[in-house]
Amino acid sequence: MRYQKGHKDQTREHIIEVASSSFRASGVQAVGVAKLMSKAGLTHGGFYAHFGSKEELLRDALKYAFGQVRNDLQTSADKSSDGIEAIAKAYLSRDHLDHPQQGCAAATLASEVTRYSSDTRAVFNDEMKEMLSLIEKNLISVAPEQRQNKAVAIFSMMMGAIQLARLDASFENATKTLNAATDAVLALSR
Amino acid sequence: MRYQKGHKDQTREHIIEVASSSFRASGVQAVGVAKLMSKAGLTHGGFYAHFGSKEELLRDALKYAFGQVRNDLQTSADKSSDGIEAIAKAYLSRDHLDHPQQGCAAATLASEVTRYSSDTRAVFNDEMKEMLSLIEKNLISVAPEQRQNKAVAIFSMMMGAIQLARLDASFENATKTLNAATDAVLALSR
DNA sequence: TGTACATCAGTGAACGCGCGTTCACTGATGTAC
DNA sequence: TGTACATCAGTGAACGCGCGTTCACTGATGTAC
Repeated sequence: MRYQKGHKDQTREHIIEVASSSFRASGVQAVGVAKLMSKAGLTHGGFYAHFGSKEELLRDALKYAFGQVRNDLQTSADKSSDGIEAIAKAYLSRDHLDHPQQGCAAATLASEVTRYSSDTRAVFNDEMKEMLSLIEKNLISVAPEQRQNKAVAIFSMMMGAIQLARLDASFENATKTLNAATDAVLALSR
Repeated sequence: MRYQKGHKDQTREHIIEVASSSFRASGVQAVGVAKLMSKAGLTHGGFYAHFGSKEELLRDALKYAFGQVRNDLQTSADKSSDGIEAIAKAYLSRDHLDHPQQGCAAATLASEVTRYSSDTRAVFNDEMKEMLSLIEKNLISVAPEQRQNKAVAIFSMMMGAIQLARLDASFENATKTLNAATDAVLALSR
C-alpha cells in the first residue's frame, strides 16, 4: 500500500497520542512497544521507522501530555476573573482525578522519570518549568518577587494532592483531599 | 548448615530492609527478586521460603519504610519546641532529597503503587494515614477542626516538593524548591 | 493507454535477555540410640 | 562416646513469558517509458 503525503507524520503523531495516554494511565514500564502499537492499530515492527527507541517516544509523549494539560489549564484561567482559582479548581477536580490518562504527567510519571536518562529528565524538567510559569503568570494577587516561590509551593501541593487522592479507594476521602488542597492553594495565592 | 534459633526471622527482616531501600531508590519494577536477594547476600531460590510473592515483600517493605520515616520525623519534632517546623525542615532537607533510599516512600513510590493490587494499595494508604496523623498531632497552632485539612495540604506539598526537587539537576534550583515549600508549610501551619 | 519497475509504510518472525516463580537438591548441625 | 538419621535454610538450574529491538519481506500505489 502506498500512502498519501503526510500520512507517516500523522501515524507518528497518533502513536505519540496513544503513548501519552497509556504511559499516564499505566506507567512507562508497564506499557510495552507491542501493546502501544497495537493500541494505535499497527504492528510493533514498524515502531522503529518512527522512533529511535522507546525512550525517544517517551520524550515526545511527555511534551505532548504537558502541552495538552497546560493548554487546558490556561483555557480555564482565561475564562475566569481569578486565574489561579480556576487553575486550582481544574487541576484539583474530580475529572482530573478520574482521568489520569489525560491529566498532568507530573502526577503520574514524576517518580518513574527520575530513573530514566538525563535527556529524558531534562525534557520533563523543562516541561515542568513551563507549568510553573503558567501558574506564576496567574498569581496576580501575589507580590511579584514572591510569585516564583508561591508557584513552586502551589504546584507541589496540587501534584501531591492528586497523587494522594488517587491512592484513596474512598470517593469521599479523595474529595476531601482535593478540597483541602484547593483551600490551601487559595490561602497561599492571596 | 543448621542455623541458630531466630536466624530465619533475622534473614527475613534483612531482606525487608534491603528491599525497602532498593525499592525506594530504583522503583519496584526495576529491582528484581534475584538482584534483591543478591544484595542481601543470598541466592534467589530461597526467596519463596520467606515470602509468598514479590508483592507480599513489597507490602512488608512499605510498612518498614514508612515506619522508619515516621520515627525519624517524630524524633525531630520531639527535640523541637515547634513540632511542625521541625517536621518540615527534616522532610524538606538536603539529606532527605539526596537519600531517597532511606526517605519517604510516598515521594518515591506513590504513583507506582497505584498500579498494584488493592491489597498493596490499602497498605500504602494506611501508612499514609499514619503520616497524616503524625503531622496533625504536631499542628498545635492550628484550630482543631482545621488540623486534618491542613495536614493533608501540608503533606501533599512536602511530598510534591521533594519529587520536584529530585527532578532538578541543579543543586541551586532544588534547594530553592525545598525552601519555597518550607516557607509555605510554615505559612499554612500558623 | 498499457506495462515494468521503484517506492516505502507497514508486517511478522526472530533475537537475546531478564523477569517471577518452582523444585530437586545440599550439607552442617541437632537428636536418637 | 560413637554412629545413623532427621532437619531445614539456603542453593542453583530450569520453566514459560514478555520485553525492546532487528530485519527480510509485502503489496498498493506512483512514475517512467
